[in-house]
Amino acid sequence: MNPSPEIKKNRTDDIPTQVKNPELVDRRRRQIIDAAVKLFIDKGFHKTTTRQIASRVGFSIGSLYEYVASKEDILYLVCDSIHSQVEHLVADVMTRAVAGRNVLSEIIREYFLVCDRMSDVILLIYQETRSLPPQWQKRVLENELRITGLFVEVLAKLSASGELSRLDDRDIELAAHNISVLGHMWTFRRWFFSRHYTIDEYIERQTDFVLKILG
Amino acid sequence: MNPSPEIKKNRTDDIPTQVKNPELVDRRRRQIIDAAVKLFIDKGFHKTTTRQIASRVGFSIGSLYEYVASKEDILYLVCDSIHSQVEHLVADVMTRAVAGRNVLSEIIREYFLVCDRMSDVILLIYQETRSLPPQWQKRVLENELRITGLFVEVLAKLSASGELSRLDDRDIELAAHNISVLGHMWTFRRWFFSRHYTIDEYIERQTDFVLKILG
DNA sequence: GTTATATGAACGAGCGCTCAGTCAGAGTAA
DNA sequence: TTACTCTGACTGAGCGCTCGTTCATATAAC
Repeated sequence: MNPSPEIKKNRTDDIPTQVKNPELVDRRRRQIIDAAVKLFIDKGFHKTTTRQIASRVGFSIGSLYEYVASKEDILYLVCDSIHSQVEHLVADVMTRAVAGRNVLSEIIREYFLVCDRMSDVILLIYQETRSLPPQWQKRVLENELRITGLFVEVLAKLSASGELSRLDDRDIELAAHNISVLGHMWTFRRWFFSRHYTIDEYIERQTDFVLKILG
Repeated sequence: MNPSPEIKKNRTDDIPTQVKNPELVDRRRRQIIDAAVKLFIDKGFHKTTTRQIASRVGFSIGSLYEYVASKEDILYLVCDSIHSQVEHLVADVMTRAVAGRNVLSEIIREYFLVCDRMSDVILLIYQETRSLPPQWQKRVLENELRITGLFVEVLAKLSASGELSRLDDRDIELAAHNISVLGHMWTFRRWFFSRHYTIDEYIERQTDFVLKILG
């Protein structure tokens, strides 16, 4: 009868709106995401107001709500956008690296550099994912998992072809998670690391560690 | 002349209060911390209200503010309390372990078990530290660093005594951070790991990895 | 009576979100 | 070209409400 006790909010996908031009909608949403990312990094999700987002984009709150269903929805769009950026960058790294020799250390290096460039937004995801409603939270976590999956694939391939020592699937999976997270570690301990290590030294030493395990 | 442009809030240490009995104050603060931890884990800092904290403790908001200067202050007390718990547990682990053989894997095992037991609050720190005013934020991060420092000490000792391969200081420091964070990784990817690994399998495989690096 | 502790109504700033209204410009007909 | 209509993107005052914080008052202890 009553389908669920907790249907409350729409996602952006089905906002009831008067706006008709779909290209405009896309452009506006990108603007909103870009503005929101900056503000969320600066002040956090909860201390950022919808009015601030709107005024940073350059229009009114009324208009903001033509393109977006709720404040939480903006956070979801932001997280999603970040993950798809990271995923593309990582996928890029990998297609470029399989050509070269010393594939693994090349991938690690490039991935850590991505983490370095994206450290603000990676931090954002760690800190604000929990502010999402549970269903969307899950989607965000799955995105994270998909990125780790890219590492799993590469490691499996290298291990199968003998370029790495043979490892069982579970060790490969775990190693993939470790690489992912050691990249993140640079971002959330940046306040410490960046005062004691250059990113290059960090990469070099961590790569040596990983190669001792997998090489 | 004016000491700082940004003095805004008192810390609990100097709350202007009529309360005189210091033991009562301590007891009440512990109650507040305990109640707050549970609520923050459940709903997050921002969605928890001061009234909820007070009523969970079992007294009124008015009383809450007799023992605590602000809501942010409660968060600081919570973070501090968590870190000192973890630090004590880790220090314990270490004094117990130096007796046994295979010291390092023993320490890792016990530390990871601590992370497993404390995963809720470890997560809390990752997510809510940024909600603190910058000065207190810094203190919390330093606490984190102190715990990592415990690992540095142990590794340095083992390396010097030849029980581990010789490593330079910076490799030791980095390895200490890695161990810390791989413990945390279990907590913030728990939603995934706990469905695919038991904590024991996780410990075993990660320990093997670490020993390949340091053994 | 005096001092220590507890109460909770009241305050008011600030928030997410709505909706009646505005207006530039595209469309249309003469 | 002119006059009129219609559309849809945009506006922002304001609603309803929540929440952190305060303080006049009540109660308890001695």
